[in-house]
Amino acid sequence: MAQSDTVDRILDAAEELFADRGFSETSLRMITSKAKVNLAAVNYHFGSKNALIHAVFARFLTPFSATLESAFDELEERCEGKPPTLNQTLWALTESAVRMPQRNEQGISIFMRLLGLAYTQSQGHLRKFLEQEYSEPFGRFMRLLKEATPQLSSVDRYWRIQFMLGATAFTMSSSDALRDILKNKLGVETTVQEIAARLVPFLAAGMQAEDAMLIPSPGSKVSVA
Amino acid sequence: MAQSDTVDRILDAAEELFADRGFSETSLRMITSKAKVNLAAVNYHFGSKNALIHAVFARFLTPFSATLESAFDELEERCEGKPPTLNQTLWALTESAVRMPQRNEQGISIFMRLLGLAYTQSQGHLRKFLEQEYSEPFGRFMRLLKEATPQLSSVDRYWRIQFMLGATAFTMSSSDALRDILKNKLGVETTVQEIAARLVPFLAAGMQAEDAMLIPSPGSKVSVA
DNA sequence: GTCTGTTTGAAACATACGTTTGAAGCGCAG
DNA sequence: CTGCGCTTCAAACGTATGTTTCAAACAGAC
Repeated sequence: MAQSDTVDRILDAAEELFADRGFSETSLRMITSKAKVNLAAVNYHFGSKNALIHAVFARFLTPFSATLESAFDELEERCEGKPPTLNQTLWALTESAVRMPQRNEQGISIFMRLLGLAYTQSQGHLRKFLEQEYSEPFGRFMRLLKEATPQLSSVDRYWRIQFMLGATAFTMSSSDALRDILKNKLGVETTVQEIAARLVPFLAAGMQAEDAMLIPSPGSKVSVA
Repeated sequence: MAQSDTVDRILDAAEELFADRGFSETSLRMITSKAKVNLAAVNYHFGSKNALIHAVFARFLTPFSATLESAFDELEERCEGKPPTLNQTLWALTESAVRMPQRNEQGISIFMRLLGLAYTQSQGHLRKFLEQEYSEPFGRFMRLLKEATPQLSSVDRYWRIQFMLGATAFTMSSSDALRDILKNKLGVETTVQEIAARLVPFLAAGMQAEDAMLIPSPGSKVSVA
């Protein structure tokens, strides 16, 4: 258990610290001291800090994309040729995330926060890595979204997908902080599953909104029921 | 124009670089070389890097919060005691942002991205600064949202506000890149105002969604019409 | 036991960072 | 012209970072 132990301890520590503080704000010395391994172990086993970041993502993203593929397979089979609905597609994604085998109880939380950071922090190498490693499930999700919203123009759909992405990535990337605020303010505890359960209806409703499409001109008083 | 020139050049450069790369990823040397001023000028005029970050926010947030206050005043006066609707409240915010006097044409874009970063990056000092400097307009907006959505529980409303924030900050922060993609893919040009015009209906619909609130349990097959 | 390839360890490396220093430059009142 | 704030400048400071080095420790095969 010599190598695997060190490698896993580094990955565990890095995952948690990255999720807590972001990538640039986490040093290798923090990681190695939390993992109780030698500083040089990171560069020995992974090659560089960036490669470690990639490894952290790959460790949960690879099994997740497999889970997601089979969830989409099952969904499409169940629909027998008809395109899955928007809600079904969104739930397939959410359930795949929630059902993933967890290393610990806050696995999803960390997972989501890392995904949010991947979009939010400007780490060019990370985005490139994710795009070329996981383009397939991502593209498939986009295809399903398109088939589920035939009433939308390409342009509307494009922007609304961005809105969904933003709401999700942003919320998840700060979900711990938000949960804390909520706990202090209203005394309510919240799980990631509950956040997801609130997020999906929000996204679906926004995605299918009647398009008011009123461009406000200066001086006009806009009021939409 | 000796001092003000240097100060403004630093603020301009810092604003743009922060929006592009985040706070930790932007060094004072990048800022000062872009601004064509001496490295020590930052610490001379602002005191520290953190204080510079605060100044960047204060420069646009102070006039914006004034604009917003008067927009809310006008709105509430127009409603004569009845609480403004959700759409009215959202449009008041959007119009205030769009109508702000801009330093350059992508002013709003940068503005939004910085706000997103303020939430996303774990910069404790920044959050503290914003909370104690701009609690008033923020609290007022929250109050209006609450009055416009009396059907929502506090917890639901809290999360949906986060979703709105995320969709907005994320989209606006990368709206330049997104506009480019859209132009190349579909050959369509888009203005920030049009994005806002698409965003507001999306947000309003999500905010007022029927709450399906189904927490998926393992093994269950969830499908919502 | 000895050899071999792999993994760990302590230390140093080069570089980049935010900040500080002290001298030089500048504009302007006296 | 002189003297006095304010501002700029080049240089250095101390610290922290990612990475490299090379010897020591280790495990398994023969």
